[in-house]
Amino acid sequence: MKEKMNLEILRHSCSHVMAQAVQELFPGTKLGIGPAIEDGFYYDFDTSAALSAGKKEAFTDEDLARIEKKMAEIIAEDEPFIREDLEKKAALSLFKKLDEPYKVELINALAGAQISVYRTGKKFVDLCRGPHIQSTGQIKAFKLLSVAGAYWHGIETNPMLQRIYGTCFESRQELDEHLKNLEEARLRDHRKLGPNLELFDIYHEEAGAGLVFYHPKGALLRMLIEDYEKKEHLKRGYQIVTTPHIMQAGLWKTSGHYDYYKENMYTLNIDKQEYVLKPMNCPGHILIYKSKTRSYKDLPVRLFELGTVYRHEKAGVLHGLLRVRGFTQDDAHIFCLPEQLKAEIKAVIDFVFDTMKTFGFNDVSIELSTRPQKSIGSDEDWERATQALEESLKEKGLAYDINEGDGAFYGPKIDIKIKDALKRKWQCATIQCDFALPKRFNLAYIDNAGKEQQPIMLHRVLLGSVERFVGTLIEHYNADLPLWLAPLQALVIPIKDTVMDYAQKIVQALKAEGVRVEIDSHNETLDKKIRNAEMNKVPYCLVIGEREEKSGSVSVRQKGKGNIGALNIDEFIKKIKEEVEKKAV
RNA sequence: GCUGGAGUAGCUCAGUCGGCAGAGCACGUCCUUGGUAAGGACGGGGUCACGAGUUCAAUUCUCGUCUCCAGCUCCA
Repeated sequence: MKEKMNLEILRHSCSHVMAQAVQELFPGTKLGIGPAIEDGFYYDFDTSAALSAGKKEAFTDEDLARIEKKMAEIIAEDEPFIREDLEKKAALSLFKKLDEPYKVELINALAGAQISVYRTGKKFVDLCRGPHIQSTGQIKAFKLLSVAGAYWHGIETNPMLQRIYGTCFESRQELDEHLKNLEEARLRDHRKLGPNLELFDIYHEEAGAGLVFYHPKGALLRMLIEDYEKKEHLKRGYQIVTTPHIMQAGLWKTSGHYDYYKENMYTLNIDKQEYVLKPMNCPGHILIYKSKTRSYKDLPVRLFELGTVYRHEKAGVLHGLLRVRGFTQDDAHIFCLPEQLKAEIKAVIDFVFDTMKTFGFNDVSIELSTRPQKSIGSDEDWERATQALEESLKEKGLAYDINEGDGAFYGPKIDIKIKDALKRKWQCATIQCDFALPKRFNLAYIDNAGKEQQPIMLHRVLLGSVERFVGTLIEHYNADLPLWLAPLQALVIPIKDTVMDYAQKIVQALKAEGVRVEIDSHNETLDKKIRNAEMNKVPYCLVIGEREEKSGSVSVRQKGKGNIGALNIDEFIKKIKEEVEKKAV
């Protein structure tokens, strides 16, 4: 904990040094804010007034190099950080004199009568609550990483400032390690690996941005994920349904989505009727629930659909498979009695954990998001819903963070994020508790007194979007998928043409046992074929030559491990089946 | 949507200070028939993202559009 604090102080101090360097190099640049963040720090600058210094608009890579150099000079000077406490009025006049409008705005918003500022060097002074390191010489290892626009206070209508990101560590070695990690993450990028390994593609120009095409191998991977999910859902008392891709606009007006998300919906007008390409599966499931009178004895009703939805996300937010415009949710809606609510929530939580574990994710983080500004439903319902979620988490003994005001417009939610091999967080499961839609759609069941009552609705996904989950899997495993998910499990490599018949027999024997196998019959050397297989991340190569044909065996090569010796075909089938059975655990 | 950067062969990238467009990999044909990470030769492949403008001439300069990248904002 103390170390984390120290690192934060170090990084924040480093951001001051960067700001000092920027103002020395580009006089007239106005300061925004410069906090430490998870992996480093940033500082926001308004360069519009620095034109006189020859600074046109945004910082360039060359500028970053210059700034780094200037920072190194400031660090070499070992200038002390000096704290000064001022009356609010004095602070205001100081920053007015320095012509720092953003700082003046910040001071005006501060509550206390005392304001602290920090000085470094002869001229640089910054509004700051501190604390800081003692002097700039304590910064041992830093690097500026990138520059990007950022709205002042993060509000879209505010002016856009130039944000410089950097990072800083206590030692050169740690910094190098971090930079290496960034490079590793770059190499595993699913946007690169996916098309390279022929899993999927996004034909931005021809078909449209954010629309995914699964190639045969990717479609197979997706099918394996979906098949697993269908089986598990049936096991756990869900019923599988399918609903249409377009439905009339009225349904979304009733649900409230039309009012909140109209600009993100794909609509079409046919026969003077407005249709919406479904952005959610809930209304469809609600119609199925409403299709007959439900008794309290029928509840809970759990409807599951691998539902493909379309949302017109803003152009700038699209990102590989992680943020797309058409995607498939592993979506279910649970209609239950009030007294069933917590048990259902807890069962979903268990389901999420089991699923994550199966796919090889053991590290999760949980957030509880509460009522947002824009929302529907009564205070009382929000209270009950939030309480049910929170109590479920507590009763399961799970740690969670509260995300104030981040819930859906119709109810609070639990988000479960997974951490991958590089410790990065990925959004997957969410569980939302909803009293509002049952009311709007007049959902009902008959209680044991013969009276109509309103069920409670849970919205939940486990993986979230299949697309995003495929992206997550690729990056988590660096595309070295566990055998049960590998689209191609084994590649048969005949050494020369004369053993082709035997090789084909091996392929047929494996196919008959459900092994996903191909043969590499290219006219290439063994070395070349093995190299290709390794690069395509094929788990097993079966090398077939005269020796194998004579003894009725296959020479097995495991990816990353090399030649593991000869097995007869039954032994290999047994081995591969056992490994598939284990899944990721 | 906003700020900045970018778009040349299926992929990775050179190149043209405005004058017939290049390499490696991949692909095809042939030679080679091999023992665990690149055998050899030859060959096909491009409206230089798209649309306007300037020019004798535009892949190159200007403007617009589309898309991607880094962020911001957003994510039912």
